[in-house]
Amino acid sequence: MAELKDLTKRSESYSQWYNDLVIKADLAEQSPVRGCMVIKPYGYAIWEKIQRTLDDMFKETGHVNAYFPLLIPKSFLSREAEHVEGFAKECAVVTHYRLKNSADGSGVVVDPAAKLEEEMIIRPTSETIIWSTYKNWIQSYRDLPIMVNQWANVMRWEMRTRLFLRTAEFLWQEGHTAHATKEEAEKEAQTMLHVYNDFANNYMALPVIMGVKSANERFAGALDTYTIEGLMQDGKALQCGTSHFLGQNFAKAFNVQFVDKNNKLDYVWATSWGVSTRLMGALIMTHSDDNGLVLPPALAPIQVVIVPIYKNQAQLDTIDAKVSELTAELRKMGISVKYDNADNRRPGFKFADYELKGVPVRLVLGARDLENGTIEVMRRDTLQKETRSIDGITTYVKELLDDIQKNLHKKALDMREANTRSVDTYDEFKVEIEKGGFILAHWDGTPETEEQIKNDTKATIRCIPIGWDETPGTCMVTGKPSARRVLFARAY
RNA sequence: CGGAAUGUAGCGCAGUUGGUAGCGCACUACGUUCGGGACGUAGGGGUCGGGCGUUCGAGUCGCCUCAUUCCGACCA
Repeated sequence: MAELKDLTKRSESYSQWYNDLVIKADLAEQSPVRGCMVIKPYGYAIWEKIQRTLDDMFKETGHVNAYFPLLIPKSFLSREAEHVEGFAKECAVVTHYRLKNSADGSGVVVDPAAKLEEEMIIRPTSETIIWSTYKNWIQSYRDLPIMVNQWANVMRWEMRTRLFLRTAEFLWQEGHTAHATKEEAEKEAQTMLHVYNDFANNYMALPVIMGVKSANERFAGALDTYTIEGLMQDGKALQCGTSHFLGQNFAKAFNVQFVDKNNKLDYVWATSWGVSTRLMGALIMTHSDDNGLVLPPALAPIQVVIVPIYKNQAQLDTIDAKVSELTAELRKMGISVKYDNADNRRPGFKFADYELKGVPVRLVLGARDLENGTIEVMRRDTLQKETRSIDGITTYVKELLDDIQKNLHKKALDMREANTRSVDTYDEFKVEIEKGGFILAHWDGTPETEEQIKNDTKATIRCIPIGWDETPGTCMVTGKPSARRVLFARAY
C-alpha cells in the first residue's frame, strides 16, 4: 500500500519524485521487459477516459478508425529518406519466425532454419505501412479524402526510458489522412492541432502553447510539424502532441497518385498526427502535489469518493442507506462515485489514499452528520474541507467539480505565465534558462544557431508560437535579423 | 552506450570477521477500535535477480550475466 511519507521525503529529484508517484498512485509499474511498463488498472482507467474523449473529438471532425499491422517489412522504412534517418536507430527487428528446443535441453533457442527472407521491424510509427496500403485505396479524387485514425502500440528502442514519458513500447493514436489538395491537407493538420489544444485545455486542464516546430525539431519526413507544448512543474517543457503536414513526401515515396477532376495525375497530400500515453505523464507532472496525484474531474475515473465514519454496524447501516440515495442521485447526474465502506481500513487511511490517487472530491458522512443533517466535503485541488447541509449536496458537488476543473487550469496557466519570460541577450538567456520555464527570444532562423544554443545551454526551440507577438528583432546569438520571438525551454 | 547506486517475503529494508533467513508494513483468523494513515493475540508467506567459481560451508568472497533507478549521451 502506498506510503505518502516516502513520497515527500524523496523529493530532492523531481524525476525520482515523479517515478515514485506513478508507482505509489498505482498507475503503472516497471516491467522486467526492457524499457517497457505495465499500465495498471487505475492508470489504464485514466487512459481510457483520454482515449474515449479524443476518439469522440476525432469522429466529430470526420475521422474513422482502422487498424494496420504491427510488423513492417524492413524495405518499407527505407522508402522515405528522412523518415528512415529519423527512426532507424531505434527499431526492434524480427528476424526469425520459430523457436526450437535447444540441443542441451536447457530451454528453447531460435531456429536458424527459420530465418525470415526479409526482416520485419516492429512499427515505431505507421506511415510506411499505411501509405503502402493507401496506394491501393486511391485512384481518383473521388476516393479522397481518407481520414483514418488508428489506436495502437508502437515501439521505439530508446536509450533511456521513463514511465509514461518515454517507454520503449507505448500506446497512442495516429491519424493518417490523404487529401487531393495542399490547402486541404494543411488545413487538416491545423484542425487536428486545435483538437489537441482543446482537449489539453478543456479536459486535461493543461494550458498548452500551439506552435510550429523549427526544422531541427520537425518530424522525420514532414514539411511542417505543429505541436502543443506544456510546461511541467519543474520548469521543463513537454511536447504533448504533434500534427504533421507531410506534403507529398510519402505519396511520392510510396507512389500514391490520383486522377483529379481534370483527368490529370497528381500525388496526394498527407498529414499525420498523434498523441500518446505520454499525456499521462503530462497530467501527473502538471497538477500533482506533495499529497500525490491531482486529477482534473473531466478525466478522473472516480470523481467523488464517499467515506463513512461509524462506530458500529447499526450506524453503518444507516449511513449505507443515506449514501445509496446520494450515489444514485450523483450517478443520475453523470458523476462517477465510489462508496468506500470497506471495513479493513480506517477513515484516515482512506483519506490519504484517495488523495494520493487524485480523486477530485471526497464526501465524509458520519453519525454526527446524520444527527445534524450535514456532510463534509473536501476538494482535492486546494485540500479545503467544509461541512455543509446535506440538502442540495449533489448540485453543490456538480458545481464543485466544474470549479475544480477550472481552478486546475487556472493554476497551471498562472504557473506557466509566471515562468514565461522574454530575454534580449544571450548572456541573459544563459542565466534565465537555468531557472527553468519558457523563454521568448529572438533567433535568426538558422538550424546552426539553434544547434549552438542547444549545445551551450541544453535548451531547444519548443515552437514558434501561433498567435503570439510577431514583432521582429535581432537574434540574441548572432545579431542577425529575427522575424519574431520563438519559445525556448529545456525539455523532456 | 559511459558514470553512480541498487536487486533478500506483496511493499520498504536489516543481515557483523563466510556458520540454521530476519524486522516493519501488508496478508489470514479472532477481539477491541473507527471525524486524518489504530491496537492486541495467534498464524501463513523465501529457489536471497540468474549463472559459474572459491570453500567443509556463500545472502555474505571472486568472475560473468540480467534487470531497475538516478546523472550524462541519445531521443517527431
